[in-house]
Amino acid sequence: MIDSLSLLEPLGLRRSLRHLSAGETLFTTGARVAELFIVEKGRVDLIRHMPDGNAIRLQSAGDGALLAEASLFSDSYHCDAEAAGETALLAFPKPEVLDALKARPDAALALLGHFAGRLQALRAQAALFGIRSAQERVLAWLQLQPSDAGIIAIDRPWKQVAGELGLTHEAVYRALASLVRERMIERLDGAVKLRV
Amino acid sequence: MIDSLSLLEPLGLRRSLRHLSAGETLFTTGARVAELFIVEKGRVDLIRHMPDGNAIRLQSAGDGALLAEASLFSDSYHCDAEAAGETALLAFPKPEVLDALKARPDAALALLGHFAGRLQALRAQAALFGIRSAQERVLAWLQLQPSDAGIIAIDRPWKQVAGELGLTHEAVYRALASLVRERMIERLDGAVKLRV
DNA sequence: GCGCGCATATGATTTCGATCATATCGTTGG
DNA sequence: CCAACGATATGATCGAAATCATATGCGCGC
Repeated sequence: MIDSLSLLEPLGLRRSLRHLSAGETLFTTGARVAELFIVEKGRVDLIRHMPDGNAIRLQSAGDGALLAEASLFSDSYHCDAEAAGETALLAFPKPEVLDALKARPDAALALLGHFAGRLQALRAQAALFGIRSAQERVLAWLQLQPSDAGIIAIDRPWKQVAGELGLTHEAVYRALASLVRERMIERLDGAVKLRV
Repeated sequence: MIDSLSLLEPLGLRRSLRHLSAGETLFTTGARVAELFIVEKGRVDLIRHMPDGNAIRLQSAGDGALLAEASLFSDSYHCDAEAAGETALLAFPKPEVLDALKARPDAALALLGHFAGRLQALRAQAALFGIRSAQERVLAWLQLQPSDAGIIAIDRPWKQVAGELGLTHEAVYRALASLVRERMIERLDGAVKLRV
């Protein structure tokens, strides 16, 4: 869990609770940014609607995630936010957050570190998506996962992993099967062992 | 140009110059992080070498870009940095940067804003990569570009754009041709006009 | 001027992942 | 217990992008 809350909590700011049901909108493009949101429980999707009618999902913010970090430095939103299900949010008044960060350099540094980590993770993900072959993509992903002596625990269904990888679940199963055939990996119960 | 320099300059830090030729290495995985680098002129690629011998490019830092932001908060590097050509770098001592940011909350905030912008851009790029169809991907990319009354100036070869889009240049040319056929765009000299 | 490299552009063929279909297994709930 | 559902798994087919091939135009150096 990405615990952004621990970064803002020490600031001792006023906070309000917000609750959204599936499909409800938190803000829309162009709206003034008055608050900074953290997803406490649930999921909020950030959607950008393109002029041609299509839409792309910029961020899918789950438990503990900071919503639209860039909004802290922008007057208005550049995308829409929509709850993907029952969602509880924490809202902090933006001006107070900025003032507090100015007054507390340690907190600003901590947040900076958090942003840096997110950047690193996103860069890794982008690099992964640049790999064309399903097999190599899955292998690269496995190699990036935290491993214990070559053993990588897989705690969620492959179907979900497939989504993160930008592949269909069929493609992932096939890639795994090929990797086993080629002796690149071994499959254990709820885990994968790398042989590279 | 991503001018990260203007964020560190006001701190009045000691700086040193570094020069690399094509293929030269700035740092390698595991090395201690002693300095923070900004690319003054040229390009540095951040490469992560996978255990199986493959390599993925995490970041391609061009003029004015901050190199491996996350290194500011890490003791050692998690990737290799290699110059893609003749490259001039500015190096700032990491501890001094951190101290200065602690002492100057405005500078920390400014850097935070920069990181937030980078996050936003990366999110947009990642979302783009999620679009399968070459045609829609190119269209979405065009719609994200800064435009002046629907006119988008293209200042670099399509070949390079293709790389950013994760497509081959042939696919991009074909997508552009289709979009013109379907009257979604018009092609001007060194520019594209959106008709959506 | 001429040759060379590069961007642009498009045709032909191949490859590989998406899609559709199907089957098994394990869990969960009535 | 058994029906229902979801995860796992694999086969068949299709389509779209990669790859390979080729051609033109443009700028640049000799």
